[in-house]
Amino acid sequence: MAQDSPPNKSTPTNHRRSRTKFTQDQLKVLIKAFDKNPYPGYATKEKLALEVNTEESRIQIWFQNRRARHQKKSESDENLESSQDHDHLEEEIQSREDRHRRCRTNYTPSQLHTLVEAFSNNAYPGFDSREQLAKEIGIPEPRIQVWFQNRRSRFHVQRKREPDKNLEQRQDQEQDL
DNA sequence: GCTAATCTTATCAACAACCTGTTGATAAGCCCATTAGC
Repeated sequence: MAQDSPPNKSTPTNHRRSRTKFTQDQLKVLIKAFDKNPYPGYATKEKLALEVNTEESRIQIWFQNRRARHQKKSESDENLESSQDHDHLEEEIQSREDRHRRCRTNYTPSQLHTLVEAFSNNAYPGFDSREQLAKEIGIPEPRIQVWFQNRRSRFHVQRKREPDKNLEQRQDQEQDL
């Protein structure tokens, strides 16, 4: 059965990915892009990744973290800058055009079998395990990470629903008697 | 202490079949998510 709790800190295979250290030059590029559009689409993130010589997944995480830290500030700024509505409108249009998502990954039955088996052994694989799986089935590691996130989430939802289902079954049985 | 990495939860959206369920991708997180490396 899948491990249904966050990873054990003492488990050696559950290492995190090593921290990315962005240089000042890289940060300059990223901050400029963020100020222009805090919700870049996949194409823009890919372009930025090339420009600052890192992986697209690192760009995605950087934007997520930056939004989390700057959401509050930008909301209050927006109230002060109501005179700049026109500029905001143009940016909004541009950002809407740039919201194309990454293409869906289509897993083959064999790839899914490997993933499901891995999930049943450990629902919280560390970076090394994810990399190993990625190599094994030929899918990028960030996609593996998302697959596990979705699988855990749906696993938790299913588990929450199960008691209700059991209760319904019991009620049905009682009615039959 | 700052911030990259990771987590859960909710939602969007593509896809297979024809309206809806499944599932990959993305966003938010409010006593402003938590964890952990530097």
